Amino acid sequence: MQKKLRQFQHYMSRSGLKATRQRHLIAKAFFATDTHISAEALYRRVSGRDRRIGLVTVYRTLKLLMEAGLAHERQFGEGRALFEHASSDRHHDHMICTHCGQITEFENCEIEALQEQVARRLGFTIQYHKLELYGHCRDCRAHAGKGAGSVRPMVAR
Amino acid sequence: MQKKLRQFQHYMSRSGLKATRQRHLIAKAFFATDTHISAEALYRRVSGRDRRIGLVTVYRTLKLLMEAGLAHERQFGEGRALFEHASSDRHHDHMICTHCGQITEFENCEIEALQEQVARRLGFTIQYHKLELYGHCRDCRAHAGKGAGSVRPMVAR
DNA sequence: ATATCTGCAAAGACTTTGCAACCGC
DNA sequence: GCGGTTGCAAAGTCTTTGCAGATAT
Repeated sequence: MQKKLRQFQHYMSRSGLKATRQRHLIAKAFFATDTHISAEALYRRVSGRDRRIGLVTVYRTLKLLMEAGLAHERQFGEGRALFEHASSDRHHDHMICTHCGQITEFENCEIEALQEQVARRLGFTIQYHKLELYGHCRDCRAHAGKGAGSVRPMVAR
Repeated sequence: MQKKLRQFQHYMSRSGLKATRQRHLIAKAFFATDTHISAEALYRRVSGRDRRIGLVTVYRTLKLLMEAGLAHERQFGEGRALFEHASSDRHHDHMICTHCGQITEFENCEIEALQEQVARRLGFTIQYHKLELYGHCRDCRAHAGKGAGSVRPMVAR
């Protein structure tokens, strides 16, 4: 995380951008996250530390982090974007629990190979892909099935 | 398509809904589509036939079509929803051309099997999934590569 | 006849932009 | 001090909702 912060600082100085208090706090809060977070949720976190920071600046800093290659934006089809670290350069896909909202990352070479195969067969060249599995995670499996659907997500988003 | 229209009419009468001129026109225009269409684009089409129809009614009718099980909503991460026929009950995935916007459907059992395998390994139960391959379709492949990115999509969305 | 529909305008959710004050460098 | 930044408010995009007048059954 210190490393990421330093990378961000390098990116800023390299690009003639200023290392402001806000940017530092937002980036720090973002790197302290270990899951996917929305702009709003990140704003709430930094807001706890410094009430003077605006949501707009969070959006702008997240965009900066993306330009620096340190963050990625994900759309899980819920209307708002979630941001994740661009930690490993490895591509990965997601499993999203429809009950608690937990997001797990995974990767599978065989699936990727099959995707290439399908694409080739249809004359298509893949630039990137998106694979999302929605369902119940291990923890929610027990409680689900009976009366699921009426239960609310337990995570703050 | 006539069959789908009839199904929609059955759904409406069964549910005590009224078969209005607008609903008929919108459903007809929707079933006449053979690809994915946005509410806005569908609105433009019916607007051509009857200027008195409002965009709001298109949204409402699309929602009705979904309730009737005749349409599905898709989010390809571009901010707006695209709607497709719920033609075959078969699940399928999508290949989206980032150049011309063309969307091709495909299905692959091996990939689905591998998804199940990955999920099982992580204690996850899949309810549904989403697999999207983005890249260049056969037609755009030739023009892409050199100077791509500056080219605009050729399809109306 | 009357309960449902429509279309307009307005609201809502999320994100971006305009602008005057502000602050790193 | 200058030019990039911030935060507010306002605008923008896509979609939904409130409401009075219109319409299918």
